This record gives sequence, C-alpha cells and structure tokens, in this order.
Amino acid sequence: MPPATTRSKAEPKLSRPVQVAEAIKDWVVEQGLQAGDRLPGEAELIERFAMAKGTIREAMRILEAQGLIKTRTGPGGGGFVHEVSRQRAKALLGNYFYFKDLTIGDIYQLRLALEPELAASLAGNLSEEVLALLEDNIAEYSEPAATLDEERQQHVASLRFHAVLAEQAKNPMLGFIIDFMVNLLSDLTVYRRLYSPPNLELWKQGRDHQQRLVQALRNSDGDLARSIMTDHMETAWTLMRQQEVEMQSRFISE
Amino acid sequence: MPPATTRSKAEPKLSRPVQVAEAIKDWVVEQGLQAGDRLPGEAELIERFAMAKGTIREAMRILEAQGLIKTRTGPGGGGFVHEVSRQRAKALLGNYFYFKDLTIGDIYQLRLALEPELAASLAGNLSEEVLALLEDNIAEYSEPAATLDEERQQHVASLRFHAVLAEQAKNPMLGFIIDFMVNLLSDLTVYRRLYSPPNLELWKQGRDHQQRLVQALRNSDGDLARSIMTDHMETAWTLMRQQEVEMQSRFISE
DNA sequence: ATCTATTTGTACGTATGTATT
DNA sequence: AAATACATACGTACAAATAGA
Repeated sequence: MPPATTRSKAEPKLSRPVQVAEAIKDWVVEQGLQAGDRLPGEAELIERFAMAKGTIREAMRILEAQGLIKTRTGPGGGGFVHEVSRQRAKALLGNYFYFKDLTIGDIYQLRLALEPELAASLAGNLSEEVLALLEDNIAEYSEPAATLDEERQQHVASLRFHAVLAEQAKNPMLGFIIDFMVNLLSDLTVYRRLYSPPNLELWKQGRDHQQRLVQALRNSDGDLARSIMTDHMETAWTLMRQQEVEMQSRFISE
Repeated sequence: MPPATTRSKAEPKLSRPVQVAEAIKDWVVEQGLQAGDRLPGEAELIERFAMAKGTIREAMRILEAQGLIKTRTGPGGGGFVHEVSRQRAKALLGNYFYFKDLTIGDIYQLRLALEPELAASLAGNLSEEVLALLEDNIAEYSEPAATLDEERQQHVASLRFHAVLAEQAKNPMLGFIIDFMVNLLSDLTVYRRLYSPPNLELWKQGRDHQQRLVQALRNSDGDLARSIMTDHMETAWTLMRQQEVEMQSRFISE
C-alpha cells in the first residue's frame, strides 16, 4: 500500500484510530506486503501500538471501508491485504458525485471524448470469445421493444455492451472511467415523456452502430471503430435528450 | 446520501458495523439530511440499533473513512453529514490505481482526450481573476530552469496551471478526472536521464502554448483553445517520453 | 462428525478528553 | 471557572466462526 503524501496543511488532529490506520498502511508498504498477505492479529497490534482493542478494531474498519483489507475470523484468520476492487472504487467515487449533481450532458460529454478512444485502442485486440459476447449482447435488442419495461431492459443491456468493452481496456484508467459512467447511467431511472413515442429511427441507428463496431474491431480497423463509436455516442446522446431523463444520484454500496 | 443499490449477489455476510453503517446511510437519505446536518448521538444510535457502543463507533468510522461524515466532540457534538471532499475522493480512487500499475502513456492518452475538451468549454467562461492567476502561474517558469531541482519545481508549477483549469470546469466529472491525473503526475518523482539534456525547444513550446491558451480563453475562442491544448498535450507527452520517468504509485492520504 | 484451539466479533462498564455554555 | 454534554479510549468478559485433529 502507498505511504502518506506530504501533509501540506497542519491538520487539526487525527483521531487515534486514523493514526493507527495510517501507521498500518505505511507499515504494509514498508514491508512490501502484497494482496493476500496477512497482517498481524489484533492481539499483536494491541501490543505493538499499545492501544486498546476497540481502537485497533476501529482502525481496521477504516482500512476495510477503503477496500484495502478484508478480515476473517477463526484460526489463521485476521486482516489480509486486499486489492481495492473495481466495484468498491466505483462505490466510493460515486459517493463523491452524489453531492455534485451531474447532468446527463456531463456524462455524455465525457463518453463522447473517451469511448471512441477506447474503441480505437481495442481494434484487433479482442479475443473471438469477447467478440462473440458482444454479438450475443446485441442480439438481446435485435427487435424494438414492445413494452416500456422491455425498453428499459434493452437500454440496460445496450449499456452492458460498453461495460464489456471497458473491461477489455488496456488502459486501466480509461476502462475504469467508462465503466463508472456506464454504471451511473444504468442506475438511472429513465422516464420517457408520455406523448413522445420512442424514436425508432435513432434506436435502429444505435443498434446498427454496435453491429458495425464489432466488425471494425474484428477487422482491426481502429480508425473506423473510432468513427463509428463517435457517431454512436452522438446518437445515444440525442436519444437521451429526446427522452425525459432525470438524473437520480444515489449511493452505491458494494 | 444514496441508498444501497440492488444487492445482486447473495453476499456472504456483512459484519454488524457495516450493516449499521449502511442503515445509517439509508436513514440519512430517507430523512433527506444535507451536508452539515447532525445525526443522532452515540447514545441514541446505541438505543435505536440496540447495539453496543463499540459497534456503533466502528460504523461511524466506516462512514468517516468514506468521507461521508465528520465527528466532533463536546456539547452539540456528534456525527455530521459531510460532502465528500475532492481530496478525499482522489485519495480513495488513488488506492484503487495503486494496484493497477498505470503508465505515463495511460495518463497522457486520457489527458489528450480530455484536456482539449475542457479548454474549449472554458473559453469565455473564466473571470479575469482566474485568467490573471493563470498568467501569474506561467510567470513562474518564464525562464528555463538552471538546476535539476528548479526544473522539478517548474514541472509541478506547470501542472498547477492545469489544476486551476480543472477547478473551473462546469462539468464536475471532467474537472475531477483531470485534477486527479494532475495530482498523480505531481506526485511522480521525475528522474531525467543523466546524459540527455533537457529539451529546451520542447520546453519553450510548452510555455508558449500556455500563454497562447490563456489568450484564446480570454477571447472566447473555444476552437483555438482546444487546438492549442491538443498541441500542448502532445508536446508534454513527448517531453515525458524523452525524460526517464518512472511511475511510482503510492497511497495518498487526505 | 465432534471436539478443540485460535482468532475475530460483540457487549458493557468505567474513565478520560474536549468543547460549549 | 465550573458544570455539562458529548465523543474518545480502555479493559475485560463472552459469543461466534473457522481450521485442524
């Protein structure tokens, strides 16, 4: 784990559990412990830090809440260094944006900038299994939705297409951000304006984009993939704008 | 605060403190509490959840570690809903990437996609104070660095330029991501290859880019700002590539 | 399958620290 | 300055879970 960066401002005062948590973090880094490695048990930590049991436990909870450790009971149990999961990271970051009232436009501005880049970088780099997975996914919305609920399901499914791509990203940060945004959009409740029927033409365009995109990815045509994805994002954005979509922020828990 | 999303997989079992933390989170959302609002004191929580003091305290630590509450002692003290700070969010997200070995290339791929977008969106939207701040910042590296240490300082200062822009973003997510990346780069230790002298030409280009960028922003010329920033990012990337830069991941604490 | 040892998890009572009035 | 209200910290006792004999 990483050590604390230079503490710039003279912070007021850190509570003991936080101090202990930081100390354990630093110790883990110093020892070069890797994910899966066991850290000292409660008893030893109590002794080493000369703190009460409760204090140590609170420190462990802090590390656990940050996704850095897991704990198990029983013989051989204790705290174990844990790689922060993507799910946990998304949840923690989601808490930040909960207070920020993001708009759909904000998200699409980013998707428009990033997803074409991802598509281009994946061209020729996907296994046949993944390509097949993408095609199977598209099949879930080969026909227009009949009911409102079905439409909602299709919407989520079409977002899954992008989540699959995100997972394949060689650039961990690019993949994470796109995955995070797709999650936000999936969590949205979409209300379509009652008297505006779904735009079939745009829906069809979106589906075709995805089909052509898979072909471009298979043919290692990065430029084409990028351009299709750009069109796709613009279509999707237009579709969202036409529907009455309300951004409903909420906490994501792991 | 946001409620838990649908728990898809039957998770093994959540420890009591985690359960309590989730319950408090949900309760806060339900009550519509805002940042700054006080939540029930320890005593009341102990009563309401019928849990021991220690358990409640661990729950509070979890929420605190996630940046969702702060606690104060003394009369009128207790837990208070707190907007997750950008610093905290960056630290938590940094923990995720600590295990992911990001490369400089990964970061610049993203900066190249996002910073021009930010620049374009800021054109004509910056106050004269901010524009002056940017110009003052550029002045810190109006002359080539004489020493290695001075060069390092200039590098950090030139990154601050981008942090200032990020802070002005209307799109909270765009601003956050760029700020996060700038932080990562600032935290890097930069080792220049001993026998490769700094590339003065590129350095000069970078400085000029920033100057011209401020002008474009002042003149509300979004397209120009975007194009300058694109060039700037390409220059900066080339500069990083020429120097021997080692990505050194570490934990960021708030 | 049962017991046993180990280690975390929970509970409770008391004492201390800290800020408000 | 003193009393009050609250979190913070400590120590012990017991419960629950798990691995291994």
